[in-house]
Amino acid sequence: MDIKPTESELEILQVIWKKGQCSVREVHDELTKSKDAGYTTTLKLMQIMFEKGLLERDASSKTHLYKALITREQAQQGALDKIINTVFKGSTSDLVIQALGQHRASKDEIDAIKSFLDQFEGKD
Amino acid sequence: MDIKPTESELEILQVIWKKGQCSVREVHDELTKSKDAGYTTTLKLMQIMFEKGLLERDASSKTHLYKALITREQAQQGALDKIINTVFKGSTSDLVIQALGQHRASKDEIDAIKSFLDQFEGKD
DNA sequence: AAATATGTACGATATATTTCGTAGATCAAA
DNA sequence: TTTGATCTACGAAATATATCGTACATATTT
Repeated sequence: MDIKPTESELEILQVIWKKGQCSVREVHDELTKSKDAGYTTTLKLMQIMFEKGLLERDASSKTHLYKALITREQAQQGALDKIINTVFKGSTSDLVIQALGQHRASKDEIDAIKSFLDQFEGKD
Repeated sequence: MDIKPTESELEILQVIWKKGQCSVREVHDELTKSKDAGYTTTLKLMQIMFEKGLLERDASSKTHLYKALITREQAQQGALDKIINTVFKGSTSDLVIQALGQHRASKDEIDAIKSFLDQFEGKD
């Protein structure tokens, strides 16, 4: 199963992940805060996502309600796998270091990552 | 300047980053180890990349030689920025943790990341 | 009930990306 | 110098993705 949402599909998924369950109108209103697009464009995209199995929908009332069938974690992993292979020569630690290098992490973030790493250390 | 190589363009860039300077033939031979495509497809893509300013070329001899005008680090940062915003809610540490969680890192990798983190620790 | 607002369905078009065929130039070998 | 290999240029088609208009159904308001 190789799911790879497109750019627009990810924008829509973001809204649905945040809100849980959405009508097209809700998603569209959210999207148009930052972008602009016609209502039927959003509708059509969501219909296609439904056909692809990226979304499920409850069509029992006039206004259909959509839920995500892919979790944010799955999408995250897919996105990571892709860029690790295309730009990071397959090296996860290169990715981690590049990510941390750019971003000025707070002490809390650093500590979170360190203690996360400690879990592994014991495994050897 | 917002450079965003496409999927195919990244495959080509990978080869050029590795080899430094390449003819179309070299890139194509490398690509067809894993993929299959016609020679003119690779040629056309590289011509387009040249027009876009992703590659430069030396056309002084019959066989043109191409170099990358975007570094691997720039592409890495672009790819990271994109997925951090589209799937990681803007959180770099979420990305790092997800990346490390999936990938069974070696002790060396873990140590490399830890000492990298130590650099920051002193900054507070 | 008529008018208005809001919704879905869906074909058509627009745009971006990828793939390929053909033509013609240049070079090397027979 | 003819043949064959290798190259670039470039238009055209195939695919993938995104956008929109129109038709029609269903609510809601007047």
